[in-house]
Amino acid sequence: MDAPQTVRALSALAHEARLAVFKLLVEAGQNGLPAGVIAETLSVAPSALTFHLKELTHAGLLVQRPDGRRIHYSANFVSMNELIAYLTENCCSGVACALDAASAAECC
Amino acid sequence: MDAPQTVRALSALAHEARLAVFKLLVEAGQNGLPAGVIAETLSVAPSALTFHLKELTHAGLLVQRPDGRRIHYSANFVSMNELIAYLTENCCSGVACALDAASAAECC
DNA sequence: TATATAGTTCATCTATCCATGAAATAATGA
DNA sequence: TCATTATTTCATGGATAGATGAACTATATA
Repeated sequence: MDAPQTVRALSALAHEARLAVFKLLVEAGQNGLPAGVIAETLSVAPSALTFHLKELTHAGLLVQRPDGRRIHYSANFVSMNELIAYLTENCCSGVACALDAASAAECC
Repeated sequence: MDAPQTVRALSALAHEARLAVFKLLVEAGQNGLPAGVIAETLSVAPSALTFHLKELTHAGLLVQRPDGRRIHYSANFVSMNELIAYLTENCCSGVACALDAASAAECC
């Protein structure tokens, strides 16, 4: 992942509602959730949600899949990992690699 | 790190110039660099750089240290690791844990 | 003290973000 | 076909981001 793409992904996540959307969809797993469920769960107006979903999708962090008259959104784990990898590389030149490795190991 | 603080950090990094500043300061290590060197290296106007440095500092990603009439800025590795940890936790509920662990291990 | 240097602050202006609500589109079910 | 549901699109307006250049503060040096 290059710097401009990283900035796009960071910008997409740099909003309370969008970060919550992404987190929810990560928890939801590969199947994702229809827009309506996301809107209701997070108490976001449908129109506003569409705006935020588009931001995340354009940044490559979400993928959408039509299902009848619903649209399922799900997290793109590959993109998220590329983002984390970019940040990790930019961070590990310094002193705190041990911390980072520990948190990653604990998590997985 | 909680969600609002994560959003602050993401917002601070979600700008081409600021991401470049942070990357440069990570490479510079604990000592950091004076503002003037950062401005010259990245070709950013002094006034604009002050604006961006303030954004990063307020988000807790940089610390400043006066040195004569210069001000040294350096990366706050702890904050960056907390950010990465938050994203990693939000990402590892899914499928891609192996990838992430691998990149962290390779990096450190 | 006078001057140069390093950074910051301030005012201004433009562009973009984001929320809101009404209208449009598309798919389902009676 | 008609009505309902799910989602998007569009127009509007307020708030904020960010670039720019001039002025200011503080430190170092002649």
